[in-house]
Amino acid sequence: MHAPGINSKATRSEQLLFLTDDQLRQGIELMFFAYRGFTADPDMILETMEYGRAHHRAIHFIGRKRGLTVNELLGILGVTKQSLNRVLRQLIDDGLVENRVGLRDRRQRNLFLTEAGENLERKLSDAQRQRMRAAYAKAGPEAVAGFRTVLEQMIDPDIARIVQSLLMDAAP
Amino acid sequence: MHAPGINSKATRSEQLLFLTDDQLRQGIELMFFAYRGFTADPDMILETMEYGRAHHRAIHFIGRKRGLTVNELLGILGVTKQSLNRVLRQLIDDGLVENRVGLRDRRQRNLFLTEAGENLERKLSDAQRQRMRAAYAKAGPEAVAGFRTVLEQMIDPDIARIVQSLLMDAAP
DNA sequence: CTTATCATGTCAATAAAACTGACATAAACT
DNA sequence: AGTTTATGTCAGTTTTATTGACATGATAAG
Repeated sequence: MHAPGINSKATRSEQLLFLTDDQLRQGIELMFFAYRGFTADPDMILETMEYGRAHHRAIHFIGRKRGLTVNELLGILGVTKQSLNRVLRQLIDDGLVENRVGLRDRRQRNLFLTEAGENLERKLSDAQRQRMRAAYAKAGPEAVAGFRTVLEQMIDPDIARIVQSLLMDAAP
Repeated sequence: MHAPGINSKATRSEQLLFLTDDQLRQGIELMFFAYRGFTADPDMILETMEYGRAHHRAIHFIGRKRGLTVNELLGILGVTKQSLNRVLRQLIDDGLVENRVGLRDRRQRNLFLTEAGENLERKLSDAQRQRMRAAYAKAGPEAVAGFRTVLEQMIDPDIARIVQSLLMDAAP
């Protein structure tokens, strides 16, 4: 048993920074339950179709950067190409995603959302945005800034580099 | 409250609160990638065993509240009892979790971590805590407070009630 | 006391989603 | 010409979760 505060050995700076094990555990549980809430609304929409979370993610990032190549999407999603291919095949066959031969490099396939694809993307992200919007509004701007700062620190550096290089140009 | 003050058309409350669609999208992607980082370390440990994320979650919450009943754990994890049962059976057979007949109600089974279970719990949560600790330390206390505020708002209210009623006894 | 309900556990069949490994094609690079 | 790259696909398997049915023991309600 370890009551916080009694054992004052190495905890002073930790306590100042909210780094006690108990605070960290709370953060871990918050991440777990918040992520559940975060995905709940799109999941419900997807359930009514024959799609899953993988479809949502593919649609999201194709919509995020039009003309994304398959390899780039693989890097972002961190799945095998066989898994992604099954998802992409469905989306293409269902007319939500278009697959154009690359211009510079004709081995590559550039992925685009069709109009139907954009509609589904909007439907899914609207649900997610609404929850995010409500959370942001209730928490306030300063909390939002802190939220973002902490999440940025939690991202794996390798992934962060990939994402930055791929998604950091979309400023219309 | 602040004075209404400057009358500019673009300075909506949404922008002040970081509620533009673009800001929200950034928040959504941050959640996605941060959650990946958040689970990466325990996932790697679990991979070496024959366990998955479900085992981690069960171990975590059994360690979180000793004597948790199966039904309570089902409510927290949001899975079917058959799924949980397979996980629990493994953990019990492997000597990580103990299953005691309830005292007040002998239909219930109260779940406890054995010493081996506590060791694995510590190993897994240490990995997760280290990443959380590093993120907290780099972000600073104010950011951490904001992080928590936003996440709390993102949790489904139904889940929040369940969790509060079950887990709100171990906090100072 | 008898019946209904509850908490748990299990069996069977199935489905979803991922994986590995192998192989093919076309294009680009050297 | 030979090699590597980007993509796609086939086959087989594993993991994980699902539904449905059913059993046991315990509590609650009549």
